Amino acid sequence: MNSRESLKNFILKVVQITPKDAQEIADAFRPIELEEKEFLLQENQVSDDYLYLENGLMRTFLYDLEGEEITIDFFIEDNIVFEITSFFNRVRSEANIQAITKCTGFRISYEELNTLFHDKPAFRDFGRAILVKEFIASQKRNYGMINRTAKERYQNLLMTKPQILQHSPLKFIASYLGVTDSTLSRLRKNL
Amino acid sequence: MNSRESLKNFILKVVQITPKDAQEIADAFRPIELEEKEFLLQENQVSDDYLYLENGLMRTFLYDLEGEEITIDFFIEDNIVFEITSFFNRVRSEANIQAITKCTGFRISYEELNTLFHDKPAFRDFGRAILVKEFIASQKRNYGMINRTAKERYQNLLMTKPQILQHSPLKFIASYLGVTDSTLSRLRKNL
DNA sequence: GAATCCGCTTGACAAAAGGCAAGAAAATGA
DNA sequence: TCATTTTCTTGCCTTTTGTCAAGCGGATTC
Repeated sequence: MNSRESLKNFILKVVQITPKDAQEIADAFRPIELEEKEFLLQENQVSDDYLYLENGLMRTFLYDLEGEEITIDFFIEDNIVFEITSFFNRVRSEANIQAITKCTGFRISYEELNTLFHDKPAFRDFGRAILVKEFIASQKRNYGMINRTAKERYQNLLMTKPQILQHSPLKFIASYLGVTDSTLSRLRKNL
Repeated sequence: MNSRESLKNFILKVVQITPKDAQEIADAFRPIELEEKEFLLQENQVSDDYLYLENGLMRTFLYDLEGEEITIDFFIEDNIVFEITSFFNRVRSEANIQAITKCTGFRISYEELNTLFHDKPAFRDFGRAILVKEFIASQKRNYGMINRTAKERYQNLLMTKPQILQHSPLKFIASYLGVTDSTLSRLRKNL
């Protein structure tokens, strides 16, 4: 079995496209591996990775005014991972992207992405669909954060991304949920 | 002065493009007016409006599990307004978009947008830039909501969209900030 | 002009979440 | 293995926010 099968299937899930085109797009990606705690992107770099995460768990985080790490989002397998602002606008990133566990996947650069956009019109639809998908996820998260208690937010996270519980330290989850370590620890107790 | 001057300038701000192209794109949009409280989109409709808001204030909202209106976002003048999910994925909208004040602007349909994407490659970049811009705004909002108190969130909203204070009833703002009317009323008092 | 409705404010109390510090448990490393 | 560091839990008390109910003033309506 072709090692890019997972990526090909992901593409076919996202846009209507011929399997041949999907395969050719997938073939343009190159394998990448990240060790636990390795960075895909560090702040002040210009991101040049558009990554399909085949296996593993990642997070994106930044530092707040007090210098504390704030986890902004978790990425689980079978998703596209990249820092939209830095990647598309070619500006220095304010955020970091880090592997929580060992990760494997396939990546292309900004230049390669644009070449693909040009050569494969269907890939443009893919790119747009990913943007729309991520945007919707962000909006849903907004909504979920505002109108729920910390306990409900925690339960919701466990429903949607149960992998996190196994592999992520409590403090990443706490800052993602916008509560202190203590509060999250107490929430866990009442389950 | 051409009545679409504002839209043309908006396009020129967003992407590098010739003024001639920007003008031709702007000319493809058609004027639209909305009275106070009129809806641009109601839930269960498939959105067909990609709107440049030239003047006025709008909001998008939905109903929570208790049937209460939750304001998801405010739109101020000189911005693109549309419901991404419904518009791009051609599915029924869960959200409503409503004019808070009288609004004027220019709109195109989904079909017209795709024709423009085809005829004017530079407009594709515009479309993508708008998506990226909105996505970033959504992420920023996420971040701002999580790690700030209600008071800080309120102050931040007033800094970024002061128009809202003048025209929006308190309850819209309260649900946007994720607090009760009472709490927002008390916050206001302490300023 | 009295009755009604709506938007907003306020008070009294309850619940949710945070701050801080101490300590237990787990991971790391020599 | 033992020592050290990091991660997580817990207790005590404070702050923030919510709930519920009452009240106020302006607009609308009959």
